[in-house]
Amino acid sequence: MEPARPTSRTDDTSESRQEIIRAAAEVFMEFGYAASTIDAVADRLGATKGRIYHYYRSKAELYFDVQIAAMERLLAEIEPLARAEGSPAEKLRRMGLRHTEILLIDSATQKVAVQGLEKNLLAAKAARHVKTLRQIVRMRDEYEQLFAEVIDQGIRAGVFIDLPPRLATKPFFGTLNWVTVWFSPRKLQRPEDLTAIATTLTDYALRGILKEPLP
Amino acid sequence: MEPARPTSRTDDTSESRQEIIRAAAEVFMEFGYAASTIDAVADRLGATKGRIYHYYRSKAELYFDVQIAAMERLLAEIEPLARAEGSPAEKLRRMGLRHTEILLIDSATQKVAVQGLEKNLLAAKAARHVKTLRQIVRMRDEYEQLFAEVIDQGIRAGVFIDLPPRLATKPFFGTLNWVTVWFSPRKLQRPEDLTAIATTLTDYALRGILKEPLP
DNA sequence: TCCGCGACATACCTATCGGTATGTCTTTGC
DNA sequence: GCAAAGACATACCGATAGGTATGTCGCGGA
Repeated sequence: MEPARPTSRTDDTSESRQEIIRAAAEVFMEFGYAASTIDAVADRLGATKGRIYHYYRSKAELYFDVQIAAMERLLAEIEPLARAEGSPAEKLRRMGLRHTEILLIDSATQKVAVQGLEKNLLAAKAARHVKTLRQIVRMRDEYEQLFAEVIDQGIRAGVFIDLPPRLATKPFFGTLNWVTVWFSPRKLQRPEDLTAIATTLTDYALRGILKEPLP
Repeated sequence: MEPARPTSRTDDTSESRQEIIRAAAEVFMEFGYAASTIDAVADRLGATKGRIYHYYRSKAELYFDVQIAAMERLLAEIEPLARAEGSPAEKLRRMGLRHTEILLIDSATQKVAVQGLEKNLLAAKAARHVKTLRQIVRMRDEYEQLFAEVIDQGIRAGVFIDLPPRLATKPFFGTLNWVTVWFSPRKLQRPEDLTAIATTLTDYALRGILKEPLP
């Protein structure tokens, strides 16, 4: 009768929704938000519009759900690492490494989230989605904060370069996130290959932020 | 009668075209390719479609011209620096610094070019624009090559980290290019502020690529 | 067994937007 | 000074795609 669970999605993993999110992520990644059609997402599912509009009320809502799914995974995986024991440099390394691995493994969903495509477009015409938009921004901010805090610890300890933490996160994330731009998932990349790329990038980012090089 | 100068644009600076390119860059940057309308570009010019279609035969052609304009500026400014005298580290620093400054100064046009938005979209439906697309890819490649060569010199000299040059350019550009994602041109940024940001990012990228830190 | 609802498919409506055809005014060459 | 072309504006067409209204089928409960 009505779309199930309008905006709530906490622990709602109705399986069918997950499939839709995954298909939508691939299409959004390939064409961008505006150029992606609901029909294209449905095609990829071997279904029709009806299935999607049964769960989502609009294209924008679907797009937001992809973003939220991506951020939830990042937060769930990185937060424990941020709260773990270890020196700032060690912690930051583990966080950056895992962060990059997730970008590579989950590349469709993450590419959409990381590059924040069409943010402005949506901000323009979606006065109705302000609330969801705020939620996403808050999640992004919270995520960046995890890194900013560890970086702050490193700066205080005198082992990181002297910059405002929030500014220091920019080139750090830039080194890592740029992978979503140049990396294209080839025919069966082995997990080791992905880890190798992630390691190279993380080491690079760490050298940029450390005062003295790694031993 | 017919659109002036279909695809040639060498030294064609008909002033009106330049205005169109600038307006188009702003709109494309704000909304992405697919979500941008020709009418929106015309509005920003205080004109109508007619003016744009007098110079361009399609939206895609206009989009490509923005990309080409951006790459031409980068190539024109960076190539002399790449051919100049100096140690690899010094040269790479000057190149990265100027590169980032251009991204910040010319942010609308460069953001469109750097993020390569909708590349896949165009590749999909634009079998007719293959030639122009190849030209843009070639320019990008040529540009990356300028950096790859200097990096290669540094690697051979033993002062840069040991990586394939083409791979080493990735995190280097990532650090710098990511600025197009997080930087938003506020109300009158002073040139010094932009240079300060560019310097911070370039230093970061250089620490990542150097074996030993700067003296 | 039958009712009802969830989970879709089908058919359809409609606004938007790329592109075109044509008109108008201005400039330039002779 | 006048014809032709350049530089646009105006009016219009047609396809695409977001959204809706409605139908169908299967399953679980009373």
